[in-house]
Amino acid sequence: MTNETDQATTVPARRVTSADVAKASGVSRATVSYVLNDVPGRAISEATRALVLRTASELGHVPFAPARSLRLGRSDIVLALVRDFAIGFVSNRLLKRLDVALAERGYVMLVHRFDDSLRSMSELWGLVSPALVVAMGGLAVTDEAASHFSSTKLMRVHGIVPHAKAGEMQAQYLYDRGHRVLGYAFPSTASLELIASERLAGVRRACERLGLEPPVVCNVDPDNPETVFDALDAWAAAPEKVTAVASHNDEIAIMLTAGLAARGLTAGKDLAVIGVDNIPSARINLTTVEIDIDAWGDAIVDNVLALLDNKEPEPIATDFLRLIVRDTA
Amino acid sequence: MTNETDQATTVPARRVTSADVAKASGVSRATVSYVLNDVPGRAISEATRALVLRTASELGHVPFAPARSLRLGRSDIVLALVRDFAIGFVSNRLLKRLDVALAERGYVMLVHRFDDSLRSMSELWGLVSPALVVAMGGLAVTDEAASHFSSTKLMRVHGIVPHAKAGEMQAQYLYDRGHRVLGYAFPSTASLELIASERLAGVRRACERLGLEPPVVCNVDPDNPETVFDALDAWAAAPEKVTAVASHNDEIAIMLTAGLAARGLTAGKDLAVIGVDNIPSARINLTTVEIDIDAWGDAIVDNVLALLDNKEPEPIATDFLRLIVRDTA
DNA sequence: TTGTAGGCGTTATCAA
DNA sequence: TTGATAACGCCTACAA
Repeated sequence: MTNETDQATTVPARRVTSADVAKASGVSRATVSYVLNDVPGRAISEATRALVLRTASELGHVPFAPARSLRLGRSDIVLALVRDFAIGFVSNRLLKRLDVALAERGYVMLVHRFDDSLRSMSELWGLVSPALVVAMGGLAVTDEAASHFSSTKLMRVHGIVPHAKAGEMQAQYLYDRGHRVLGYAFPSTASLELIASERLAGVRRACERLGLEPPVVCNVDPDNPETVFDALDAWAAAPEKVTAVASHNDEIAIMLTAGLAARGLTAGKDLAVIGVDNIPSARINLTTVEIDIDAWGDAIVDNVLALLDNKEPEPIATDFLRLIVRDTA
Repeated sequence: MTNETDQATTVPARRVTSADVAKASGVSRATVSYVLNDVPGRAISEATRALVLRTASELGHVPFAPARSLRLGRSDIVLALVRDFAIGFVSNRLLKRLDVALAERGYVMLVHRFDDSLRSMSELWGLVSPALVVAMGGLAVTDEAASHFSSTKLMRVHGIVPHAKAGEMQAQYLYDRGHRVLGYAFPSTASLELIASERLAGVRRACERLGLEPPVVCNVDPDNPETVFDALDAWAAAPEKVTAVASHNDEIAIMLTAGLAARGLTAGKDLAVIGVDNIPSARINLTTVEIDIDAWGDAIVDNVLALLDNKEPEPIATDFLRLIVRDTA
C-alpha cells in the first residue's frame, strides 16, 4: 500500500508551504514572503518576482492564515454575534454596512450564531480569536461572558437604539390621534424578545404617563399567521374595545393590516395600526417609527473602527427615531 | 511618560500566554496544556489542576486560536459563503441546521458575505483558512476561484435543489388547471438571480413542451411594492390576458395576492398564483411547491460531515420538491 | 505525575 | 537585491 494514490480516503497531501515555494524557486523563504505580500520597502528584481509567483501558483501554494496570525500576534477577523440568522431588514442592512467598511480596512467580517446552550464563550474562543467582537442587538452578552474577550475588544450594538423611546412614540402618537384604549402586538420569536420587551416597556410607560390603562398585549408569531386573527379577536373582545394597536415592528403590523383586510376591515379606519422600522414594504401605507439606518450604521461603524484603532469611541448621542405618518394610523 | 498607565491609546497589554500561567503556577507549560485541554490520557493531581485553572483565570489567560491551529495544522472553522445576509427562510433554516450539526462535532460555522468585487478568494484566504467551505445557493463559485481552496474542501449547495424542476411543476400544475396563458414574477433582487433564472427556465421549458407561449415575465422587487401593481397591470394588459402567474417564491406570491386584494380581486379566482418554498406565512392559503427543508438539510449536513471526515460524499438523489395545493391556484 | 524540547508556517530583523 | 535566523503561542512525544 503506497501513499501515492489519490483516493478520497487518503490523508490529504501535506500543505504546500512558502518554504516549498522557496526551495522550488531556489530563493529564500524571506524573498518568497516579500514577493507574496508585496512588501513596499523591498526592491525585488522582476525576474525573481515573476519566478516566485509562477512557482507558487504551480505548486498551488495558499497562505495559511493561522501561521500569519500567530506571527503578527493578531487576526484580522471581526466576529459579529447574532442570536439568529433571520435577523430582520434593519440589522441585515447594518451588517452589510459594517462588512463593507471593514473590508476596506482589511478586515473580514464573519457572522456567528451564538447560542450559549450550544457552546460557551470560552469554547468559542479556542476556535476563533477575532480582533473584535460585535454583539448584535437581540443578543445580551453578560459581563461574565465578555470577560473571555480579554485583550479583545467588544462592541455591544444593543442599547444604542432607544427601543423604549420607539414604544413611547407609538403610544403618544396614537393618544394624540384620540385613541384611549391601546393594544400591543408582541412577537413570539425568541430572538426578538430582548428588543420587544424594551419597546413594550416604552408603550407601558407612555400609557401610564398619559393616564391610560396598560395596553392589551397579544402575541403574534410571524411564522404562524393564525395568531394574527386570534389577536384581532382578542382586541375586539376586550372589556373596553381596543381602537389602536402598536406593533413590535412593521412586519407584524403588515400582517395585522392583511388580517383586517381578510375580514373586510381597513387599517386606519376600523383599527389604527402603527409599526416600527420603516421596512420597504411598509412604505406604501404604513404609519411607523423609522429607525434611521444610515445614521445608526455610520455611528456603529465609526465606533467599531475606533475600537480597532485603540481610540476612544465617540459616545453616540442621536436617537435615530422619527415618526412617519401614513394611512394606517 | 511611563507605560504603566491604562489609557485607551496605550498599546494593549501583552497577551497572557499559557507559559505565563505555567510560570505563575510553578508548573511546566505541558502541564498547563494538559489541564486546559482536559487531555484524557494524563493523570493530573487535583491540586495542580485547581491551581492551574485558578491561575489562568486570575491572569485572564485566553487561548490564542491561531497558535493552536498552526500547531494542529488545521482550523475548526467552517466558512459558509453567502451572497447576501437576507438569504430567505429556507436558506436560513439550512444554515441553522448546519450550524447545530457542526457545533456537535466541534466546529464553528462562520457566515461570510462573499463579494468578489470587494475581495478576491485568495485575499479571503490570507485572512481565514477554514477546514471547509460551504458555498450557499445563490453564489456561483467558479472553478478558478475554487482553486484557491487548495487542500481545503468545498461543498456547493447550489445545484442540489432542482430549481428548474420547481418551475416545471408550477407550469404543469397551472396547465392542468386549464390555464393557457401564463405570467412569471421574477425577483429584481440581485442575490436571487442565479436561482431565479433556473426556475424561470423550468417554466419556459414546460411551456414549450405543453405548446404554450412563453410566460409573460414581469420583474417584482420585494423592496418596492409598487412593482407588484405594475406587474398586475402588465399581465392584465397582455395581448392574450394572463390568467395564471408562477412566482419565483412565496414571498413574492404573497405580495401578488395582497396587490390583488388591494384592487378588490382575489387570488385563485381572478388570477391564479403559485409560489415556491412553502414558507410559514404561505401556509394559510397559498398554492406552492414545497422544498423539503428537513430532507434537504439532512442531505447537506451528511455531505458536509463526510467531507470533513475525508470520506466520499453520498450523491444526493432525492429532489425535495412537492406540490401543495391550497386556495390561490 | 510532571518536565523538556521541538516544530507548525509566517514574517521582522539583521546581515551579506 | 537577497539570505539566514529567530521568534509568535501552542501541543505532544518522550523522558524523568
